[in-house]
Amino acid sequence: MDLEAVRTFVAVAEAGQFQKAAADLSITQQAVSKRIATLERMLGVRLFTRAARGAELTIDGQAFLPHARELLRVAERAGASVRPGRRPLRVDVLASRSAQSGLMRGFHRAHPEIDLDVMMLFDIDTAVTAIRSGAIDASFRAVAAPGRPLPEDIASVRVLDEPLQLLTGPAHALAGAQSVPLAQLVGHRIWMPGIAPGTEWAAYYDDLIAEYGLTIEATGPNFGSDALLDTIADTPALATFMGEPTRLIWPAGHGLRRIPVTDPTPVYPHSLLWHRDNPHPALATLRTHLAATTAGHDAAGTWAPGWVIPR
Amino acid sequence: MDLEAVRTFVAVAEAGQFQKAAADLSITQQAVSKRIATLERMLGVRLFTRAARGAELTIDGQAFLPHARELLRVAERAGASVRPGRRPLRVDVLASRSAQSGLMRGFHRAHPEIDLDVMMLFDIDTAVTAIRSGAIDASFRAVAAPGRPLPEDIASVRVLDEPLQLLTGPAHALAGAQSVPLAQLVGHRIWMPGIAPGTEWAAYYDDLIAEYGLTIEATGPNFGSDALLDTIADTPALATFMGEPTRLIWPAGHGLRRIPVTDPTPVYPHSLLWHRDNPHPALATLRTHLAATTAGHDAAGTWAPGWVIPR
DNA sequence: TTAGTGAACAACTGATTGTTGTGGATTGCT
DNA sequence: AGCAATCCACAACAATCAGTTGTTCACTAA
Repeated sequence: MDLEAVRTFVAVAEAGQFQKAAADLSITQQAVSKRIATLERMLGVRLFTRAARGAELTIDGQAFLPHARELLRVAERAGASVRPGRRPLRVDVLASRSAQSGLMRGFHRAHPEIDLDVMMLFDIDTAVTAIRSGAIDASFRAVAAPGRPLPEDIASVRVLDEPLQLLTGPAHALAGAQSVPLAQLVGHRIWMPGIAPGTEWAAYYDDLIAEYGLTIEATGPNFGSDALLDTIADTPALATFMGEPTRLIWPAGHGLRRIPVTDPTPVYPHSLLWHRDNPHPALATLRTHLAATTAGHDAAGTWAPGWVIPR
Repeated sequence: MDLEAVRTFVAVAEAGQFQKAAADLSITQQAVSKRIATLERMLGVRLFTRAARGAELTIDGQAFLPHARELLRVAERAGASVRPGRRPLRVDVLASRSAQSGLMRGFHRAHPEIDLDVMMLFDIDTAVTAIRSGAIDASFRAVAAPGRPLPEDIASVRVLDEPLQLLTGPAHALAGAQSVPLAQLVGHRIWMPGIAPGTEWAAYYDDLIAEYGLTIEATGPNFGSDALLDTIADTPALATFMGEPTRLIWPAGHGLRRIPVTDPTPVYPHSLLWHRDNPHPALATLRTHLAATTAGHDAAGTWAPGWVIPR
């Protein structure tokens, strides 16, 4: 299917005749006739009834018209997504982390007129490089690793501390607990698939392991949250951490348990990073929105790695 | 923007290298290289970083990928909308009538897996012809005009009686009324723009005029409901009829009043029409859905033209 | 009947797209 | 280091396509 032909189809539908559409598109009437004929041959249906005083949409044409318009709209947005000058705001979020997606959903609800592209880069180094080069506009990350401070031209603000909860199957030893002190998790196997080594996310769990002597298996391929939940549900010896405001599709009948962790509650610190000189107008809107909606949290009784930026 | 190029882009992104993508698409690697180069030139950005062991998406490529996928999805749906064999269910609704759109929205919510194309044909004759030819699958209409019964092969069932309410501006003589007897509307100007003469909708109001002596101006161009509401709000001498379950975007600050009409309440009878031999599987689903959700209404105190099919 | 309007067909031409052939760059093995 | 393997880009050529001009056909209105 040729987009030029689709554009021509819409032009003819709006003009009501081939000649006017041809003038609108600055081509000859014969070219329009050919394009429509080719499109009709490709679709296998007649789109217009040709009359002496113009062309009228057939029923098939009427049904096709909104789809054609949508197609042109999507093509326009696709092109705009990489237009160097005024492209949508590009925000990098942490893969599989729903808290950040929730923040972006909230921003989109509050500002539906702002075009967004949500991306998932590999780690904070990639993100910082992309921010400095202007390839992306902002990134949600936990910053910064020890001995590697953020460059001067990168600004950041801590926007959300996400409390981690323990997720277990019904047969797990801790399944019945109302809450679990962090120290009591020693000796239990905690499985966090899909965390790539070398990322700041992995560093977070490394610190948690070092400080509390937990057993966290942060390796192994990630087959998606469905597979993760399936395995957790069926394996009494396994548990996993999950952010509190997770909005996963909760599979029914699995008997999964979410157990708050206390003394202290480990929280994952999300910060927004951006380039000080980034001129994208929507970036200021995003920062304002986040400042307004993410109220201060109570830091008492929580744990975060010592290397993250303070609040 | 060439859809073949976009398809190629997605193939390369999935394959991770040009050669494999070329094999998948049954073209040569050189052709893939050319298509990607052309697409990159058109977009003005580099989409892949070429390495010795394959091609990797740039950040721009990552941002473009979901748009490209969406574009192909929409193109597929556009083509499917006119595919003679298994196209989406085509349902004709009455223009500017929200009750029917509401029914279809409910159906779509209940069966999101069913592809729908909602259309607006001119009048019931057009609809019946389209149903008999198989061009559409169903139509919401008020049937049938006197002396012109439905053909034998068209089935119909009355699905909804939509009570009409009076809509006035704040300065209208009836603006303060809690309800208005139909007879009391005699002498007031009622404006219904956009009703094409010759349609069964026009026949409905013709009957209402004839029976109760109302003054209904059913002619004039329709500039959309926004313009209609603006005019109604600003013109004390004008009112209009509007279906009760209307879900218009209600303009704030207009002071519009909705006044129930009584003794009797005019109701617009919506029926579903379809061809007895139509094999579309979704048609049966729609009929079942409508039968289940549109409960019987109380006919007492209501008025409908004598020529509509009984309930 | 006769303009006048609007779309389709035919012939031609330049541009595009695919192919084959080949070269350059990187990686991994010996 | 040397060499083969892998992978992408460039060049030249062939086939196809899309657009143009010129013309015909169908219908409508005067």
